[in-house]
Amino acid sequence: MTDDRPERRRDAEATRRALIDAATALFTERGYERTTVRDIAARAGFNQALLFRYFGSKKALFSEVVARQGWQQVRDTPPERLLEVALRGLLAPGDGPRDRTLEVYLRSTGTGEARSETRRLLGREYTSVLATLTDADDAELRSDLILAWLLGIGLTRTVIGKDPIASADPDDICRLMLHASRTLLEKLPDDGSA
Amino acid sequence: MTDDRPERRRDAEATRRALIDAATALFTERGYERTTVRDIAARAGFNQALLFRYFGSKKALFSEVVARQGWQQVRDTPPERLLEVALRGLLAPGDGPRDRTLEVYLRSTGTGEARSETRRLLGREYTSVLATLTDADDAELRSDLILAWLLGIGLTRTVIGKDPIASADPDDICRLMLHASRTLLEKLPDDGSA
DNA sequence: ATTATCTATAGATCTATAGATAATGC
DNA sequence: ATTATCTATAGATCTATAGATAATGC
Repeated sequence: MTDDRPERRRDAEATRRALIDAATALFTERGYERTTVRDIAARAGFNQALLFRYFGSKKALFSEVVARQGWQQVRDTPPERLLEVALRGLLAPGDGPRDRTLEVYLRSTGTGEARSETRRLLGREYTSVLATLTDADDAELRSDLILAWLLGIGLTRTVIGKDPIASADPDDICRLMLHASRTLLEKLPDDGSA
Repeated sequence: MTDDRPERRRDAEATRRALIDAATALFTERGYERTTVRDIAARAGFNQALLFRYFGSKKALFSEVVARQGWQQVRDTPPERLLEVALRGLLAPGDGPRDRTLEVYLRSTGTGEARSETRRLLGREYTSVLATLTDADDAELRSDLILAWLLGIGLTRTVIGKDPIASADPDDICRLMLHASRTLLEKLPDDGSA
């Protein structure tokens, strides 16, 4: 594959898109630090100088990637199914085109971009949707704990590759995790302690 | 602080330790990629060439750091308290010297070392101790899910810094998380589905 | 003529090594 | 004499820029 580029006209808009697509794929696979601008340009089939022409810097491109994800998954999924859909998406990568938001989230951990506002915004939407599932007064915290759990499971399975989670049947993980999550979203009986 | 080094004799062993300590601190704070050998040497108060003399390479040093952690927390804590101790340690950094194993684990995500065998071993011990808390036949998977949850919470709070987890009261997080974990460790009623 | 794309390269890293210097122990 | 430590630097990156080239649209 010397040249991935199908014969095509010079088209700034298309090139921009191609760069974003390539960047999305690579940031998702390797995270921010380990992806170089040359990798991205090569994957898109263009020269790396264009990346700077269109986005200004690597960081700016990263922000575009995160922003553009669009939260399709969050918007297109009814709240009561969101948790399962997100979890299954995280467990079975490669199952067609998916919302890989959570994976970008994961892979860019521990980098300079880790604490960026963009990344915080990225989680907020999940949390607020999940929060509609409970009427506990600390609904947001409970939802955030569930999002954290999703991230932890994705981290263990996809990034670290540690068994048993790495090779477990998605059905088993779903069953256990969803059951415990339901418990969490229920209002706790005041436990008397503390 | 031009020179942190207290007046001391030339001592290969002590220098080695100083380098490991500095590396542990920096890997924990910044992760593998964003820590340079020069940072480590400077923090230890020595020249960076010594790092290669004593450890051979940056990767080898990283492995030493991870290996040396010693799993004190796992070994010194009774199984039924391990989960809470680990969680509280993760939630309140800076509370004296602690086992920062899980933080090193987190910060080095998305790096070349992320999938290393060392890191997988690092989680195994936690998992197997937690597994003694349940008699379900998929005890290991359940325990691994709990470890994943710990990681996810640490990730959200410390690395990403996303609210509400980032600024929540550790007591609240503990109460919610421990309660749901107990549910997870209980044998599930066969739920009929699947 | 305009502008999308590429060439060439600056400048700043970073890991790692070879070999010089200087503090210790016999 | 041994060896812990440092100096100096090679060699390989990586992001970013300046300016040349070549494809498009009037």
